[in-house]
Amino acid sequence: MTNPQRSPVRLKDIAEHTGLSIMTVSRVVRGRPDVGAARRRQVLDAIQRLGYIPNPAARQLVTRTPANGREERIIGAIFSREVVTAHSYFAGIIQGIADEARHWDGHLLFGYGLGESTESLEYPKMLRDMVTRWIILVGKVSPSLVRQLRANGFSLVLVDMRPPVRDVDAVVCDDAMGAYEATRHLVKLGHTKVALIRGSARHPFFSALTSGYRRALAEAHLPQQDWLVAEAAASPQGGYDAAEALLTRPIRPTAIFTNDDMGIGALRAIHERGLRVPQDVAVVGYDDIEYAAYTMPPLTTVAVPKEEMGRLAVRKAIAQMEQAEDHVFSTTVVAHTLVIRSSCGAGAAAPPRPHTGRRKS
Amino acid sequence: MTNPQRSPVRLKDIAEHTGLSIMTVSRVVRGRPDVGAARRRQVLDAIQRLGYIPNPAARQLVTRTPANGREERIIGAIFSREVVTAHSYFAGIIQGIADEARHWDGHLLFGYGLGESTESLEYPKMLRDMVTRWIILVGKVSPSLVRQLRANGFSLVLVDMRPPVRDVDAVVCDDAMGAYEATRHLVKLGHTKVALIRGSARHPFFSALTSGYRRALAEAHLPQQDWLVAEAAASPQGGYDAAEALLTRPIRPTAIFTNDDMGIGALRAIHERGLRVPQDVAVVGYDDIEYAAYTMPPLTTVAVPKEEMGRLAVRKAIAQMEQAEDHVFSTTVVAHTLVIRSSCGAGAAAPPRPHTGRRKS
DNA sequence: AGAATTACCGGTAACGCTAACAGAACAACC
DNA sequence: GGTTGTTCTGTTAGCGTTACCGGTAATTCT
Repeated sequence: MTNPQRSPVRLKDIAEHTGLSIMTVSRVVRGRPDVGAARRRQVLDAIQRLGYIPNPAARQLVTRTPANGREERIIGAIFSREVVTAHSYFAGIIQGIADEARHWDGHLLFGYGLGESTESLEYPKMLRDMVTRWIILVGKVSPSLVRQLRANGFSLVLVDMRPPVRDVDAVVCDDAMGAYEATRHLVKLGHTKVALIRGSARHPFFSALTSGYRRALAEAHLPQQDWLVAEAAASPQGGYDAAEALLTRPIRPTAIFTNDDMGIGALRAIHERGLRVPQDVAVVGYDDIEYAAYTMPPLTTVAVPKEEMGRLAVRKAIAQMEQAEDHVFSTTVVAHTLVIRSSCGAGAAAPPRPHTGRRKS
Repeated sequence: MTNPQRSPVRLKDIAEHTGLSIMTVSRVVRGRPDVGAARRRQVLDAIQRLGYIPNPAARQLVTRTPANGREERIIGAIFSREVVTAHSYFAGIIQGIADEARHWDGHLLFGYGLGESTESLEYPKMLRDMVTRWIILVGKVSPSLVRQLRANGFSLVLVDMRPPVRDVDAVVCDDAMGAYEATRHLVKLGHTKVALIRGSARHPFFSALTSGYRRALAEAHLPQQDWLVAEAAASPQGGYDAAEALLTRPIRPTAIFTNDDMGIGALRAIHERGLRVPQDVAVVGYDDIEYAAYTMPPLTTVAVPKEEMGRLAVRKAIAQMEQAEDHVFSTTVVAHTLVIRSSCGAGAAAPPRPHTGRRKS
């Protein structure tokens, strides 16, 4: 095997190879106009043949901006550990981020693994290796990390976390509010035994869902019964299991609020017990994942515009990059929407349509 | 707002601040043992107070290994444009990669955007900015790119692409074979009018599916009729649309082969026309996404262990990294599995179970 | 024609850091 | 006390690239 050493071909090599100076070559590489057409071709040829790739480290070292300033602009997106494990959540945001970045001429670097390690010289380890100043942080991280990153000159966009300092951008969604509205919807339809199926309460997302659910129940003066809250793995299988458990109890809930992932499993469990949705058990999900419109029956759910959140985050990062000095920081709360389909018993079964999402700023 | 300039505090600054030399400080930062305890504390204090973060560019420039060699190990994962748009595909692989990387003490960088741009100075744009030598390339890319990257010292793991050179690792799945088996399954059940619903044929994945489908038909001496192949957007909505079109024709297909994403839409379209699955129309999917076991009826599908592919890729990258010199390159073909549930009309409706996947090497 | 531009190209000095060596300081041996 | 070690600390010389300035040569202007 050839010794896999990083690019042995340098500017100097192709300079010698063409008999030109390093500077000329450098200019060609950077696409500067002030090089004669003949030599430009010559240099380009040599680059092609020798397979030259610029050394980013050297470049960055001298131009202190990560990469070229105009052409090579990079935004880093870092996901906290929790987020990575939450399937649909992750997928939606990443999709939005990738999508928005596609229509942009810079680069996107997905980093991963901002965990709970809070060693003083340890935790920005990941970030030290980033080649950019602009970072989109997805998920909940410690406020002190945010502060430290700011102190070190990183420009931040927080997704799904309220900003602990003023000079960062943020995109958040009020999940507790969404859960509240979903639950209230069920209550208004006359349900008094509304169950909640959720993943681990330690996950901030599910704890938000729980508090919204609780608030709706409290407001309607309904008793908060522990057996109505089932916790399981945040997956269809988990939803299936939790629903099974719920439905074999002496008193059955007449409605279930959960997220779409788990709801899909719950739907199947209900179906298998010979019960009908929504007549016997109403179901309302949360997320409005793509498949929610195609379940049987189509799932009523709370649409959270995750894609839009990702998109917004990228736009904010770009804005920070372009406007530099006079950028005005802001926090955008995207709006959830209760998408009423048939699984809740209200409204008619509409033909399937793609999930939507609106935002307010 | 404070001018967000990247860390202006250098080794030199804290050297001056402590009255020590740059080298001593550098040694402390790198955790070298050969520094007196007193000065070490002194330096650590100053680092803490001034908030010093090492400049990775400068570091990399001199130690030519990307980052620290031992501690800061990074694997880059780059997804081609096509892959990013193929929803479930992307999700599965990314999940596997992230998952495997979690149990590893290095870092993972997700890059994105290796497109069709083949400008001589353009296409390794993304890679130039990578901070690592170890790259997992997901999706089909040009063989010359692979060669060029090798020439520049990158260590590669290809996912979903046969290696054009010998000194790279690869993890592939024979999609055409999977499609062949799925189609053959339907043919063996007696279907003679088997339709294919697919996304754009220009996508290598769907073209593989098509060729497998064709081969199964040819082998059974069934006519290849153009109207049996419907193309639409690679989403539930697209599957719904395509199925609609197929079912309104004078002669209806009695079976449909497609991927899970589109199949979920097709299921709904069939249901809405008052037809039953599998009695009137049998459906077989491809992918075995998580939701496939929870459709009504549960979807028969070809399980492709995407997670496992991602996991394997990471393991190979790590192997390359650890074994360095004497690493033996290999190509692993993961096995698909025909998961028979109820939508095809064979076998009974089993209780839902998580998707599985085995591999062979 | 001479001056003033405009193209083009090359030299030099960093950028912030570390490898390698060379010193200082300090102990311990004969 | 000199000599050998041993531990610590400083000096020098780059890493590959670009900013900055200074030059030619070719063009244009007055």
